[in-house]
Amino acid sequence: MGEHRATLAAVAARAGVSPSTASLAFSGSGPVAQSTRERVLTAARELGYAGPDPLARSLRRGRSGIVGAVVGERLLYAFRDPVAVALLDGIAEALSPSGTGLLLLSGDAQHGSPTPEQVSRLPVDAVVFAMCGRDDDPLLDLFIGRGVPVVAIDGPDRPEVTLLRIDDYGGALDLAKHVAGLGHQRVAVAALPLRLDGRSGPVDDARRAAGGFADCRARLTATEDVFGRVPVVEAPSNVVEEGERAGRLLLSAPERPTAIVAQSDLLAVGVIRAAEALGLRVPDDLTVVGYDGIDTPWLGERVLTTVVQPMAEKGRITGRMVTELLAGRRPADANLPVHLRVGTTSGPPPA
Amino acid sequence: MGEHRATLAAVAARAGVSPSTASLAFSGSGPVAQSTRERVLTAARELGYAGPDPLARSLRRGRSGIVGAVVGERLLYAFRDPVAVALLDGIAEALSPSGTGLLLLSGDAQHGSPTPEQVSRLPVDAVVFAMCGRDDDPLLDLFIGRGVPVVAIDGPDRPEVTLLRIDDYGGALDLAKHVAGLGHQRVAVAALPLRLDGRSGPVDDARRAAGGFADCRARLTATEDVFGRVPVVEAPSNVVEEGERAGRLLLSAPERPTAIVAQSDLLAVGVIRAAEALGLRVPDDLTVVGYDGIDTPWLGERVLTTVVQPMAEKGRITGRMVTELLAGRRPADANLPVHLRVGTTSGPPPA
DNA sequence: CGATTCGATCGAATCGATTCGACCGCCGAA
DNA sequence: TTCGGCGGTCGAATCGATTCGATCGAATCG
Repeated sequence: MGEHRATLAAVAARAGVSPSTASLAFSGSGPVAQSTRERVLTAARELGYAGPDPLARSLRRGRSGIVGAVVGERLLYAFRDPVAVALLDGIAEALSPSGTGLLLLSGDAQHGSPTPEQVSRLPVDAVVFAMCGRDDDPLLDLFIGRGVPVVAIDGPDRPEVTLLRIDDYGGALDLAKHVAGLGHQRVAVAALPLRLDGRSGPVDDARRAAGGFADCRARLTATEDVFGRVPVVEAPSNVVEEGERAGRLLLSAPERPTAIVAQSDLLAVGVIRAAEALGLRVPDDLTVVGYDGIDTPWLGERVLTTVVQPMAEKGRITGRMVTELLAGRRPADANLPVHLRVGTTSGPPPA
Repeated sequence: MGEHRATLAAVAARAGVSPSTASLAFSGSGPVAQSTRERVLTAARELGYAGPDPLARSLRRGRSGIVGAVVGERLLYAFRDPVAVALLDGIAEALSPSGTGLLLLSGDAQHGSPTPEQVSRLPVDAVVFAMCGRDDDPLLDLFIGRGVPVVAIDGPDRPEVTLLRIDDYGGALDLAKHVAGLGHQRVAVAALPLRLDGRSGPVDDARRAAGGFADCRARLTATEDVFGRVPVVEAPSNVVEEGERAGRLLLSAPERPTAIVAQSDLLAVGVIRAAEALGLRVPDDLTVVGYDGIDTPWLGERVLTTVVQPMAEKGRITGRMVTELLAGRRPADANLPVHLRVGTTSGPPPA
């Protein structure tokens, strides 16, 4: 371990050629005589040289071959979210052919976590903001300041970033109209986190006014454009358990809602659980709708009424956008359509 | 975009100091007069310089600040596996304080994927083989050849790698004894993939002899040390659906087993589904046991009989091992204990 | 047979920062 | 008064490869 690793120069010396020739022999770019190449390769083997140092290579080429993906506060939460997983998978898939790696960056967080400055010092060729769409994310400023190309998914809207959106408002509007069309009037919302500060529970005016994730806000606006002001309970993270807690809270209100609009499928599953724990049947006693269109194995035969968004494609398109940016081109922003899927968890309100 | 980004040298020139002083002003190591530092920082702001180039910094320091995590064939599969997710989360958590990033490397795969050579050219300071424990993984050779420190979880056993294991054999043995103690004699196994080649179905002698993942083999050996040779059906990946397929296959055998030992909890859930689809009740008509000890929300009130392994801790210990290796020390291999958890999915065989 | 290419190889500059050793005042201690 | 030490700054070497332009011999062509 102590001994220094062989360098290209050492290999070249041993093979009796210049470093430049040795480099060509390895990279394959440029003409090298068959015999020379073999001599170099032999020398390399003898010295235990495994190829050019990635660090030096990166510096010279100006690329590290790594793309960063900013995923919320903690990996665990990101991985529990099927939407995020599908996204990351799509990105990785699109990036794979070029040998580009995906680096997970956990965003702004609390104790023990790296500071945004530390994070922005990692050698990435581009960054994807996968799921933390606050316009004022400090990481965003740092990367933009560094001149690192940024793609944002449903995320911070800035002139410098390439944006990929889904039609959050439109989807939520279709959904709300569907629920309204069934005859519901007392509706409540189980909301995604407005920001990652761990807060949960009823959303008051101050909280509403305080900004937050774009997707969450767009969906809420659409719902209230149909039903007017409705009670909203915010979940601190997008997991089933928090949906259940939010559901319990909403269902214990004096005027129980006849329909609950959950802002994600995971929350919807939680709400359904909460309802069943209270002895309510879905959809007979309570209509529950979600958002995203993920697989919901928890629901058995039932099919969740929800808005389906093209998750995997979102990831792939993101990957392609990154590829474009790395090639020095600036792709246009994109806006993907969503569609309403009417399942078996929505029905008319009880008589 | 086209214009070159400012360099530290440019900043230094503008501030009227030498590059070395400017460097010290940024890194904070070494004494710099307050006034000088401010002059440098001002010059930097004026030139839009956001701090030292990570690539150059990496080369000089000999570190990229990135640790690679090799996760099976495709990200999607890794993320669907709660064990893997808990692991990665633990690793990230342990690595976080030092600002080290986690780079996902999808292992040896098929079309479109990067070649192992490409992958091994990424600038990583260390690599964790999180879940693909084949001794002959080509990536492993490449990284070892490069002198990159490697930590393997339940993985390839090589003198160069630091190993973190759980007591796979012991746990599986306890489990098998439990099942045997209940009186079962006709037992079958739903196995994890022996290798990532997409094969599935009954495991024949050739396949048994062909090596494969260490954890899978150890668990199988323990089971057969108790019950003798048993029928084995291999799942091509560790997901519920494949467990269900394997379950259907095992349960359609002429001599139906009274107990099925699944090599993971996800597979066990699938087997239970298959059983219920056939009208069998668990555990009255069929005993099903798993491995891992993950949360199984799919099972409702039931508790899976399984072997619980300390997943999150595994991740954290891995992270600490990596930290040690980066500090130039060589930590000792570790072997974590597991324990049997008797739930409600195992019982005596039907009369 | 001389001019022109083309293939193979080499030299040297470059990527952008870090860091070791040297240097220079200046202050306090002997 | 002089020397040791320290805060502050600078020069220059270094990290390890890539790449552009130049060179040189041999083969091709007119």
